[in-house]
Formats: sequence, C-alpha cells, structure tokens
Amino acid sequence: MAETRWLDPSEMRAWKAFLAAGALLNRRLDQQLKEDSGLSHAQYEILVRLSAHPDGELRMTELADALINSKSGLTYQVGQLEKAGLVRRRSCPSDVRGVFAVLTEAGRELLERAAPGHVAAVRELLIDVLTPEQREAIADGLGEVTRRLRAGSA
Amino acid sequence: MAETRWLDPSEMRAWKAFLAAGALLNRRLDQQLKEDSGLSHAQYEILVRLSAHPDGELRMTELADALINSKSGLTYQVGQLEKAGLVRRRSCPSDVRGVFAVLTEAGRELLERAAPGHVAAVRELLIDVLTPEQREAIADGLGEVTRRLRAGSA
DNA sequence: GGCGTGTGGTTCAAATTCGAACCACGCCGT
DNA sequence: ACGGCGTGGTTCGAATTTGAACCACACGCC
Repeated sequence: MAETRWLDPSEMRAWKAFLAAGALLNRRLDQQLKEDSGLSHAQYEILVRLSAHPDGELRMTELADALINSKSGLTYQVGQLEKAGLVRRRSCPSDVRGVFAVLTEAGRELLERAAPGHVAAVRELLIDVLTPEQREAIADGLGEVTRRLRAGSA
Repeated sequence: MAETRWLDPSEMRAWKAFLAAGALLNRRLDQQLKEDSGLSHAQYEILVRLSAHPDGELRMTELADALINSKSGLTYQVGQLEKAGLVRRRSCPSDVRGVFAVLTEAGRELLERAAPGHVAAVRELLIDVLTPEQREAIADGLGEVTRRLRAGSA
C-alpha cells in the first residue's frame, strides 16, 4: 500500500458537499412525499420505474438493480405496495420462478397525484439552485461515477 | 398551484445521476468500511467529527446537526461506539443536561487505521473520477444546495 | 434422462432508523 | 423564590433495511 494521498481542501469540499447534500435532500424529499401522498421515497421510485415501462410491469430483479436496495428490501417494499393495492404481482409465464410487479390503476393514479409535488420539491431544492453549467457537470461527472460503480459490482 | 414544470432531459439526467451516485457510493463505502474496520459509515463519520475537535470531544447536539441522523439515531450510534470502547460520555460541567462524546485512545487508533482505506475508496470511486472542473462545480453547486437545506430546516 | 450449478425470490433474525413522547434541568420574568 | 417555557438527551415502539440461509426451478452437460 502506497502512501495515503489525503484529500486536499478542494477535494474535501466537494466530498463533504456531496455527502451532506445527498443526505439532507433524501431526508427532505422523504418527508415531503410521505406527508403529501403517504409514500416513502423508495416506494415512489418503484412506482416511477414501473410506470416507465410498457404495461407498467417489470421483473423483480430488474427493479432491484435499477434501484438501490437489496433484493430482500425490494420484496418487502413491493409487499407493502401490494397491501396498499398500488401494485400487483404476476408470475412470469416463461419462467415459473420469475415474478412481475405490475402497477395497478390505483397505483398509477396515486403516482400521478404525487408526482407534481415531488417534482416541484426536486426543482426547488436542487435543480433550480444549480446553474446550467453545474447541472451539466453533475450529470456528466456523477453519471460516470455511477457507471463505474455499476460496472464494478461484479 | 401553477402548471407543473417537469424536468427536461438534461435536468432529469442530473437528478438521476445524483440520486444513483449517492445511493451506490454510500452502500459501497459502507461495505468497505465495515469489512475493513468494522465501522459503519455513520460511526466513522462520528469519529471523524470528534477527532477534528480539540480534545476529541463534542456536544451531542453539535454532533447531531453536523451529521445527518435524527437525535435518537445519534444516541443509538454513540451507544454502540461506547460499548465498543471507542467513545466515552462525559457530562458537561457547566450544564448538567449536556453530554460530551469523547474520543478514546482506542477510538483514535481505530480511526487512524481505518482512514487510509476509506480515503482511498473515496478517491477511487468519486474524486479521481471527476475532472477538476466537475469537482469545483459539485463543490459549489451542492454546497449551495446544502446551505439552503440547512437554512430551510427551521 | 439425470445431475451439478446458477438464478429468482422469499424468509428470517438482527441491526438500524425515525418520530413522538418523555424527563430533567436551565432560563427568565415577576 | 416560583412557575412556565425552551432545550438537551434518552427511551419507546413501529417501520425499514440488510445479509445469510433457504426453496424451487431452469440450464447445460454428460
């Protein structure tokens, strides 16, 4: 192991800002969503992914790695959403083991009611605070970071 | 409520990258820290804050809002660290209610052992992936985001 | 056909998180 | 000195998260 290259002040500033912004923003959005529509941010994300797909359905595994949680966490959350009637499970015809999560009509409606407030919050707290150049830098830089993280999880 | 201003593709790209990078990075660092030194990222952060202060001590409340967690979460984590002998509690002389968390010698040693690996990971996964311009943009942009979030939590 | 190996999901126990309720005490006006 | 209010921390219960263990099945290869 070589000498440790500590973070210089500029690097430290970026790292701390990233960390703090992520944590605070997540917390805030979670609150906003929960009191606005009763959904957690995680649940909201699930509904969004589903709604982005034809027929509003997606395999559990695809959901799991599109998202953040462990597989067991997904099982739990889909269970919650199912109890709430926002999602339905359907077994995959071609592979008995496979399970689709399907957005119900109620789910789609709730999502449509929740989305405007959520988007407004994201805009107010993040997007509209950044200059267009900063937005691009974040999209490019963190996009690359994400790509590598996904690649390196083999 | 005015018409919803949805996110355009560029904005969406930034938002998704930010979200994904935050989640993936946090998870990865957590794993790295845990198998490297047995600390969670949250615990590591606590130790870092303490070590950054003279005598390695800090009031619970100061810790709480320097960090991310709720107050109860902090109580819990400090409890864990105390059980592990990395931190000690000391009641504040001037205010009986107040409690200092104090870094023990063992805590400082563990932190010093854990830091190099952690910094290396942060560097590899985030800092060194970004161009200097992107780093600055992130530091500035997300710094401002953080400032507003802290201000608006009144 | 029959057997290892790998996948897709779920279940389980344990750890963590959060907010709300709570206690004990300082602070301040009277 | 006294009573009410705000603060600093902890406790409590409920919800969530995670990794590991676990089934049931698909697949490839003999």
